[in-house]
Amino acid sequence: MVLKIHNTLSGTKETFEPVDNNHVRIYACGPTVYNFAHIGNARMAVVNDLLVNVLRTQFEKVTYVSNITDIDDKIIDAAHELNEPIKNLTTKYTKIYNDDMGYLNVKLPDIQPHATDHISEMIDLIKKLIENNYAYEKDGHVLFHVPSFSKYGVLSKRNRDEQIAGSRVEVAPFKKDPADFILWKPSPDPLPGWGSPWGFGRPGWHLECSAMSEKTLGLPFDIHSGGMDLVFPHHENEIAQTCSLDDNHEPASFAKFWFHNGFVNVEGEKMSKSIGNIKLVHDLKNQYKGEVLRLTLLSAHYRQPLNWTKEIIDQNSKMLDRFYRSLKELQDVEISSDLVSEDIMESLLDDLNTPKVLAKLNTLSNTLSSADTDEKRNIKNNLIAAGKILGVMQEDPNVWLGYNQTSNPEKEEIEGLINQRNEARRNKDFKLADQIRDKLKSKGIEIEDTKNGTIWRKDS
RNA sequence: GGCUCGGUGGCAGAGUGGUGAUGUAGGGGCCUGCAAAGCCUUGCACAGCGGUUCGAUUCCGCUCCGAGCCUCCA
Repeated sequence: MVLKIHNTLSGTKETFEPVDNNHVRIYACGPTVYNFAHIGNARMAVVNDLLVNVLRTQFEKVTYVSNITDIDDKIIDAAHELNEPIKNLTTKYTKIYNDDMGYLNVKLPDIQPHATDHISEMIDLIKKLIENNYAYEKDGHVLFHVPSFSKYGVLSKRNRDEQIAGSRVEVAPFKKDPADFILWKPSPDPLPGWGSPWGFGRPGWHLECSAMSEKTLGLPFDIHSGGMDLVFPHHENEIAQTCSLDDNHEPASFAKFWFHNGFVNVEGEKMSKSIGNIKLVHDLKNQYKGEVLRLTLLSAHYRQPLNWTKEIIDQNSKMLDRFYRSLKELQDVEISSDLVSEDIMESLLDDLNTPKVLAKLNTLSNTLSSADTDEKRNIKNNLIAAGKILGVMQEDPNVWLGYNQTSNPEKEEIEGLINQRNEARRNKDFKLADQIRDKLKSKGIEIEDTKNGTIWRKDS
């Protein structure tokens, strides 16, 4: 079976073939750490985590790099506002980011480089670009001269001439061309910076990813990913920088596949500060389990927009409960394989078609009620194995569903009430029995009368 | 204005040149004292108009509508 992924560079789904079959290398543009991560940041992290999981089913060695941007004007502004040292702020939010993503079962990348640890690499890169006449210095700024790069716009499929007509952005006076972008800019006191041949200053945003991806993975590597909005200008500029270093203007000489995930909207609107509808993972953690959030993020194809609403979260929460109920039903069945069926793998390998995978898992678990032992084993194999790749169904079903709460402080009271109810039922005092059940329900306790007696679960 | 991507059943969301997506909500039923959970069953969706075709939701064109990007942005 082959992995096919959509390549933004070609605009089509392509068969994935690594540069080096023995070592797949992937770089994802990570967060700027000046605030809590929102659900859009999380989608990028979850989708890339999934991609890496899928790659690992096909290739022996995969190295996943995702950076932390810890120097940026937004960070400087936030630190200034909070009157806090930059380093404190970035350390704090880096930790929060990793914790929040961990809550969503996102594994840490193999390498998580920080921009501020790579300033000298960036300076070297700039020197080389100036040497090769792709960049120039003006008033303490160093700029990349976009017209010098013949392939500018191939990724975003933009023609510069068409864009400029509609552009209303005022052009900085030190730019030779309106499209030229900053590689280095001066940091007048008290702004943070580093010494450089062009004076005390700091790097432009696009530069760090060129420096860190080359250093950690080598060129060319296999997949460069990020949110859809990074296509232009961030990735376009990265391509210009990196591909100018050796005068090879082909974007594929940097990364062969360009992988971008779609946006998350909230109640049909784009998340924005002015609307005040930014959904932070930090807050969602208080309301929902990580797997519910993760499954919701995977419920639409990664390139489609995802409309974040209470309804879809509830819907996916129910789906996950159902999967866990199937697993509970299958708890005495031994799995016989830790691989998913070819059918399900095929959908995963088809550009990470998670909605189709979920549909197939549903169809499969719907056969449970009439399944024989072999079929049951097959269902469990697939739920467990697919869950591992998707990053869900990692918990004990009884724990997930709230059964067997042996350490619940109200355990004795709950079981006392259940005994009273069963006594009332034996006496055919159904009015009292129902009152007791309502009382339990108000405590969040759901009871189920089974042929083996009454069981209860804490409804979360 | 330019570029890109979309419009599928109440909602969410895949997919396909001719049969069932799937989930959720709703209807009917089984089970249950009643519930819960589960099971069975039901629903005839592919924006509009043309074209290609024996046949189009699927391909092509146009129209309408929506989203994103056009140097802050996951």
